[in-house]
Amino acid sequence: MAISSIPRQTLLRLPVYLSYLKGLGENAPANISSAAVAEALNLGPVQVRKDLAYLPCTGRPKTGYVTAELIKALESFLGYDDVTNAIVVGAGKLGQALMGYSGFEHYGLHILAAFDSNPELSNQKCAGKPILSMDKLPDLCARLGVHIGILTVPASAAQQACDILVASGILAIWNFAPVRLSAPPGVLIQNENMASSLAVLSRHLAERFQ
Amino acid sequence: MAISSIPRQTLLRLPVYLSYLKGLGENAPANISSAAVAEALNLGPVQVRKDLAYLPCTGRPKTGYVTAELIKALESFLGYDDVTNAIVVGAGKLGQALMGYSGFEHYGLHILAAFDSNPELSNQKCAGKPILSMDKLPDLCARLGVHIGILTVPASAAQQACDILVASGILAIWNFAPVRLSAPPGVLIQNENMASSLAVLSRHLAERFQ
DNA sequence: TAGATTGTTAATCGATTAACAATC
DNA sequence: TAGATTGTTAATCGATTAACAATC
Repeated sequence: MAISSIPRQTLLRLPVYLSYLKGLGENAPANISSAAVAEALNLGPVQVRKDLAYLPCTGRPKTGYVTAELIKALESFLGYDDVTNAIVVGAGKLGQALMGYSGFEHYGLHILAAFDSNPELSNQKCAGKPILSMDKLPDLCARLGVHIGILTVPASAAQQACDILVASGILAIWNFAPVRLSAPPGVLIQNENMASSLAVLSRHLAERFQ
Repeated sequence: MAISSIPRQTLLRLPVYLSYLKGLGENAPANISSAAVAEALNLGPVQVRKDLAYLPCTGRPKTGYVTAELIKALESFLGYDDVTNAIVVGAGKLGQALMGYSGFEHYGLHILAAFDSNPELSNQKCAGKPILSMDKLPDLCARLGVHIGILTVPASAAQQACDILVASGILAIWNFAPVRLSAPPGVLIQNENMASSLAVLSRHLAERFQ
């Protein structure tokens, strides 16, 4: 398969560019240079240009990029245009927080429902979305063609939940549980590793105080 | 300043090793080889050895590392031993989810309180911890020597909140708001960029379906 | 035209991996 | 001893940065 491969680091930065540009709001200039974006985000201008070169949106010498075009191109590339359905597995505090986070809608991610093995939670609602029992998961995913699963169960339940997701046709799992999951090759596991972030913070303090 | 510098990538992996080793629980063998750890975490054995070489804990040919020693060394290096106080700024859903997440205590992070500018929230409690009004922030941080701030306010309020944190002596900010913050050199900003993670997921699906 | 800014090629840097001697 | 596994040096890989020609 000859897939247009974009470097991982670039992919991680594209949403940052988009968020910055959108954040300019009313004050946004019609044109913006790589230097201006770089300055604001504390990056190198060449890096910005190289990243943006992956988009079907080219800058012009002397004027830079057309801001509106750039935003469109980023949104389209990142798939914010068309809505992707997702489900949450584990309706604890974190799961509920993510369900209630309206920001995802701007990213084209629509959370349909949550699933939880705790019978006290199921058939309740959260942020206007149903919390269902786990045995309803496979059918719902199949019927609605859901391919993204957000995993917010405790570490001990994560692998089992992952297996259920995979068996239900999920192709990408956003894993908030602090465990390494194993899944077949075609399934992407994106770990949101809070402990790793925390390590960076903690180390910084340790170094400050020797 | 001649600070023992550990590569960022290594630092990010150390908590992953720790979490894996602790996850072995009862079944943990007395000794464990870099190859075994690598296999489980889908890494290279040399990478594991190089990472572990930053710890004051050396392996032995033929037997590997003493599991218990390794866990101790990781915990100590990552500062899980001694408790660090932190505060949450922004007591919305995400802020409350983080306050209620008991996992942080295992990482040596103790959340003392949250602060919110919404008067309806302040003087309430969440997860047994007080939610206070923003004007109480500087004093509390100074009195209790708090150096870590967890920022979970909306994007539009983030820079202002960041400024208050910096002025109150905070040295490391864990930023969940989707904005690039500016802070003086000595202050570390660790961005938890959900949009970037989402981009990876979304791209994976886009490639699967052409 | 002169100057600013792009896009690209080459050089540098940092991190990963391969090779291998040391050693238990 | 022979074999497994470490720790380290050298080679490779990928990403960032520097240099610069193209161009509006």
